[in-house]
Amino acid sequence: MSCEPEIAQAVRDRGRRLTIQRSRILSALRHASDHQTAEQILDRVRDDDPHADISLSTVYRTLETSTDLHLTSELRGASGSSVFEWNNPDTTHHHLECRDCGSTEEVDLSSLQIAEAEIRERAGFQADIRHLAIPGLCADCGLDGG
Amino acid sequence: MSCEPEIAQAVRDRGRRLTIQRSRILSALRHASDHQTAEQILDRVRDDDPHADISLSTVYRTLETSTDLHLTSELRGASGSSVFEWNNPDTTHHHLECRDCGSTEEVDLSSLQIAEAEIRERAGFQADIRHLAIPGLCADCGLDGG
DNA sequence: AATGCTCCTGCGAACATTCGCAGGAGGCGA
DNA sequence: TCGCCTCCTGCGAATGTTCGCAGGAGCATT
Repeated sequence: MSCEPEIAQAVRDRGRRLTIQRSRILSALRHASDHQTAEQILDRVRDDDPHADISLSTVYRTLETSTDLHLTSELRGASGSSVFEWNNPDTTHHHLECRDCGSTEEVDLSSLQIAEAEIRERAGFQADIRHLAIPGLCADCGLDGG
Repeated sequence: MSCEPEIAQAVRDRGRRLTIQRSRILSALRHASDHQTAEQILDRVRDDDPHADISLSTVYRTLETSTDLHLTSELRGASGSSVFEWNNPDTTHHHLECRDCGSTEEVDLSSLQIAEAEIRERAGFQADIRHLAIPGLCADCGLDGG
């Protein structure tokens, strides 16, 4: 895939080794249209190249590493398994997760940047509020008096 | 314990049945000074009454139910297991979780209420931002250039 | 107090994720 | 290009959490 050199660069720039597994895993997530579970990512890797046999542990470890490096984000929602997504540096967004119907929608919230500033000022803590899973009730479920 | 009638009332008011298990589990959490894992809560229940044998599944289910009823909160931090705490209606607070050293501290953030309003306005979503686990770097780890 | 409709519990299995270990491969320096 | 140090991977087991089922108990009604 055409963006593999870019991924390779990003991994090496951050002082990590580029392995074929990392390249495939990150490439698969990068080309996914939305967030994916670890299992889904592994399926995509296998679709891309049926010979590639990568273990699920490696998928998890790669995603942990790349989340530390800010290449990807992990969202541990209320709904069972974690999902991962590629970080597009230009667009930060937050995930609204309906506790009734389980649907999620995305919003870009400027007020959370105020919160980041407030946190830094009050606690000296560098908050990383780029992707946050926010629980609540979506418009539909809120009407039903959930 | 003296607050058991209050817990009983709270559970029944919300249309749920009061069982001895729920009473003990919620009472144990209520009297804990800070947040507890499911296992810790079970230990407390057993300390209170060695005859009480409650299964861990029931602890999880009770906490899920009581979180739905807003009696308790669940925090799924980055660090392995979930922790639970009793909701004191007067004090909302948020948890800052250091991704380096794993420490957590609590802050009360007024700016998150602005975020709640922004979310309702923009997406019609009733966000429930009373207890949020916010990742980042604490003051100590931030200095080290983490 | 007895009845019955549900919801709730305990058990064990299933699931998602992390960990420990031994072997393999990336990439720096020569 | 070769060697070496270290990091990374695969495997399987351990951990934390949820699920399905069959039996038990709360509580509304009589």
